[in-house]
Amino acid sequence: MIKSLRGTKDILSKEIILWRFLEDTARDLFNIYGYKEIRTPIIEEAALFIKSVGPTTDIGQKEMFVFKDRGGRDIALRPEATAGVVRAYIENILGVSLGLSKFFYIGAMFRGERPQAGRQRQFHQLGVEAIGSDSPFLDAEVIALSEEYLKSAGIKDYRIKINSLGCKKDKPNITDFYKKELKGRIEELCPDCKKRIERSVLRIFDCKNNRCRAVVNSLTPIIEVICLDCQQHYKAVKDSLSEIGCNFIEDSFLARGLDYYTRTVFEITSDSLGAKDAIGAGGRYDNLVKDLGGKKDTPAIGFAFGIERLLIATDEALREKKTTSIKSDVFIATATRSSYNEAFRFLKWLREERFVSEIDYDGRSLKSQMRRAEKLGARFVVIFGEEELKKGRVVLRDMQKGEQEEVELSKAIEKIKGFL
RNA sequence: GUGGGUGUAGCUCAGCUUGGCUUAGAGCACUUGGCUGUGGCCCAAGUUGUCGGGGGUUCAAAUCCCCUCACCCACCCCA
Repeated sequence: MIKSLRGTKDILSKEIILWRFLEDTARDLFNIYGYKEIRTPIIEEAALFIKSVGPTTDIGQKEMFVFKDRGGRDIALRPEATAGVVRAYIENILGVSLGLSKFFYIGAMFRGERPQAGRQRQFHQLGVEAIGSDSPFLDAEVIALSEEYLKSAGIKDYRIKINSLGCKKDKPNITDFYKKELKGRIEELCPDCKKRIERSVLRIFDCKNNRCRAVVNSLTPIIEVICLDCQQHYKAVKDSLSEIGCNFIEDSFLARGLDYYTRTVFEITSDSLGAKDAIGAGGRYDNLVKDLGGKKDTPAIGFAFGIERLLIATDEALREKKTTSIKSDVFIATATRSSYNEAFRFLKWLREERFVSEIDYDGRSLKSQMRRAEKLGARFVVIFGEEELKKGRVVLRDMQKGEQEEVELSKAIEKIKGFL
């Protein structure tokens, strides 16, 4: 038997209701904030992601699904959305027609990781990208929007952590600074972190090892290492966030994993996911547009939420409410095979009147048809019986009240309308 | 990629330690009937399994051994 690939999942109709709720909530809210939906291809040239995400990151190195097309080009399934959106922005010269361009997207991403709770190979993200301004107010808007979304989506117990990673010039200084600091205390670090000093110092900041954490907490905060401009920018972001009442926490050692991030970065965690897992994250990427071939400096910022992770974090009550399937209005039961033609014609009328209606196709006993009607949650059952049909009538049963009456077939729909 | 756990009916699981009392079970679900044309409760009967897959040990394996696959959890990494 062929089964779904490792790390992929069927999303069944029961869960779809909750999915659509999260998606619709995003569409509505993002529209209000002026973000327009964009849909970019799932496949792109692999080089796009290697350039954007960084050739030394795990994503760039081993987690991407890459294959060769017939022309021998390296094609990748997108591991994240920002690179594609930026590519589309450049390629369609959207900066010229729109100026500051605000996009949102919802879609599937792919990473060849080993699956576990809240982590799949095909997973889904929804997020926004605002391209074309370095204003700290835009940072504040984007962060506030992410909080607003969490509220609208009924996510509780979230934490928004923010920090600044400095600009392009600051980045080498930061790594040099911490490399030097940590080399001096290398013996206090766990074996993994010892290796990380050369490979990716900043990763040490989110090591879970207690001793490593103690070392990290005693280090100079990143914001004290970055340039004055960036410090002021960061302060302006915080001031603006406080002004609009956004609940954020400063995390001096928050460092994101993707290479393109500059200046403001943030991460949203939820207690319902356990200690580490983030449900969403984002930040500035002031150099990415140019690095991907844009003509001029185009600062930008965005965020993304993992839909599967949002799902885990959704409130229990909400989840129950949103996973009950849509109920039928009317179920048609036939007492005899001979009444099927009449019944089908009636079913079609019902549906033309936009009633959610069903019928039994397999000639089961009336009892089992009634059971099915019950299971579908039908408010009414219209029973086509031989005797009644001779008089041009049917039995209309109100399942809620447990009462029924004989009515003329032609009047049955009017009757039902009166109740629904 | 590394470590741990689990795989028995559609679902949740018992049985596995101490191989044969299981011709593989229970509950739920499903179908049918009790109500010869009527749901939700109740009662009864019935259907459903390559005991994840392959190999081995044995007179005999769901039960023991080896390999493999899948899922889950943690690490790694990330949304």
